[in-house]
Amino acid sequence: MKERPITIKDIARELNISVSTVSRALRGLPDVNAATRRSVETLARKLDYHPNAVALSLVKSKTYTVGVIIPNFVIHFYSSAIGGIQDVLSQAGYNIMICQSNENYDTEVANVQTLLNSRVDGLIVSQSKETEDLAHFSAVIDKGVPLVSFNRTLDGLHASRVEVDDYQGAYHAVEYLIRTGYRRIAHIAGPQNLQLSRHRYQGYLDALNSCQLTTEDAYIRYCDFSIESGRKAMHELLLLPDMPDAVFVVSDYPAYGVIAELKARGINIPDEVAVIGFTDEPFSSLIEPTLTTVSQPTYEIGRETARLFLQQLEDPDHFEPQQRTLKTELKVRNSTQRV
Amino acid sequence: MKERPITIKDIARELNISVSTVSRALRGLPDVNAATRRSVETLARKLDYHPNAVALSLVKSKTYTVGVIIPNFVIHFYSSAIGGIQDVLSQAGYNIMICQSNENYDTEVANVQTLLNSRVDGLIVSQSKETEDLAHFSAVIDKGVPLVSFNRTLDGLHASRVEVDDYQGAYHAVEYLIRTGYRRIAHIAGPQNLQLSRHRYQGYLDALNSCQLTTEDAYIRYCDFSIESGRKAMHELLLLPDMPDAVFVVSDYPAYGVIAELKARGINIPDEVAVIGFTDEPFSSLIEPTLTTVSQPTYEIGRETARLFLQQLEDPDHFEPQQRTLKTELKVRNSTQRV
DNA sequence: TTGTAGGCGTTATCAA
DNA sequence: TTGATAACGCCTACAA
Repeated sequence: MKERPITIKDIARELNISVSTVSRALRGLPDVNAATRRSVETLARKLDYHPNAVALSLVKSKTYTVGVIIPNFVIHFYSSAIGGIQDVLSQAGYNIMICQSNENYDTEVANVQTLLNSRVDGLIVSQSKETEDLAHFSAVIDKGVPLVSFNRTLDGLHASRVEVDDYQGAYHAVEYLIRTGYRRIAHIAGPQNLQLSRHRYQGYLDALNSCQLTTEDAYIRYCDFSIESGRKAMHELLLLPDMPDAVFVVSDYPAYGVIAELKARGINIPDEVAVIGFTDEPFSSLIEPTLTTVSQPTYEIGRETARLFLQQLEDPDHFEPQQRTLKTELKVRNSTQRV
Repeated sequence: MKERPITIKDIARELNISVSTVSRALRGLPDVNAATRRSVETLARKLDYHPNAVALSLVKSKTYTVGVIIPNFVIHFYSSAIGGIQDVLSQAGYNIMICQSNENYDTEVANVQTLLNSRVDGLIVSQSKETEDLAHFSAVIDKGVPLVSFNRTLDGLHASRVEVDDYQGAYHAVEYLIRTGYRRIAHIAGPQNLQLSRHRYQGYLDALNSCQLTTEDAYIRYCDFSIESGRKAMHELLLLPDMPDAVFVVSDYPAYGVIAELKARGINIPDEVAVIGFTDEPFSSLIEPTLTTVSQPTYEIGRETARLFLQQLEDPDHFEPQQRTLKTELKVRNSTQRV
């Protein structure tokens, strides 16, 4: 049933010439008789010959495949970024092999090994929320395999990275809240092992400080990016004697949970409590009230990541780790806009 | 910088034995001296040896990689299904290589070729909305390469497929509308080259007929699964002299557009117009009003697809195309629930 | 312009 | 129990 694909051997035999000639003809190298070339091309087309990429990879020690590790691709941020990665990479002739860590450290470590065994030409990664030890990534770099991280970037490693200005984004968001009249501003922060969480947290703190507003420990809660964890954090905040009048949430998903909790309790958004998220997931403009959020150029993040990656791949000799920081934009919507 | 990975040759040389012995020892074959085996294993671990999957693929004519082609992975349905596919496949030792057709026929054709060149062990696909000619897929089957389709399944091909009962799902949804008291029920249908669109359409028609309700051509509109196209279709329906009092939409995304349009016009949902979608995307329970919809087991669809695929892959001799039809479930929410 | 030989990393076959 | 040798499909010298 399953017939062996056509090889250059088949063509060579049929034409009574050597495989090297066929190889040369097919690759359009000079030094091959025009007539020979034509007959080879004709037969190749007729037999529907396609070069075996596996064999090619073996001789070239290059698979034209790049491994991508992300926490999860049901999150729009990641699927969109991957779209950008894929568009740039496929145009350059590369395929991608995607692994999900499912936010799990052990899975992530296993993913790295799997991809390395497949001899991918390099890795593009966004770490899991659990990951603290980066040894599995630095081992990759030590092997001389190109690696670039995006979004949840790898701090302290000798590798390129693409991120947004989390600090500025957070700062502006909170500053805007203050300007709009909110005073008791809480923060639902992300896992603190992630740089992005720390930066957004710091932006929040500095914005408050710059306006002489005190920061209260009780106003800081943590979540893990899930809707449910955001809802839980909001629930706790509502128990406070002096309830906040605004919440800056580390990401949109938990912000959805915040909105759900507030609505369930009949608390008006934004009159009683304002909410700001981060990322601008598509649903943020559909939810009720529409969510004010710090928008990230997700697709462009992917493209830029891929570009940095290609740059390193194609000129590994003068490689110097680069850091790209893309701009965010505050999208003001109804969750903060008092009417 | 980039050092060559360790090979069995390196191990053989260092130990002064032949590569075949090393190979055997590493694979745990019998007929190898216990002491030899131990020294090989020790050295392999010490050198951090990992077999080159590319070389293995070449000799085995098997890459342990399966190609997946989907329209788009920012749609939750697909990213979730892929999660299921990946979980089942990776447990069986397979990697996946994902391509997006971006709903474009030419891209889809190119994807097939790319994947075939990479010598994937098989294909799992969901066709683009544009695709009418299935020749590129039947060519795959003719080559003896396992192929299974899901969701947007390939009608008429000798291949396994996994779908939900679109007809029943639609029928029940519309029947429910009628039972609830709606009478002028419109349908925003999907591209008619897709079987799923036709089945949902037919379910709609039959449900109306079974209740002696007339079906009016003016009540049938088309969309392409985008939010915008749903909005546009609703806009047209509102122009009718006898506006519908309910709309059954082929999918959730265009249903979001329908809701947006109705809200923009100040038309009450569900009192003036009820809306039902299909799929149950996560947003559907967050949007306001929450969307009544025909829920699909997206993750399970992926798992089942992968299982069917593995079955064929592991026993290609007794392969018979199979068709799995999973159940849907009507999720009643506020977009149809008169209060 | 074309062919031969060797190699990429591994397995399989056969002989020792 | 181990070692040559050929093979997977292709490319790269080098030789003719």
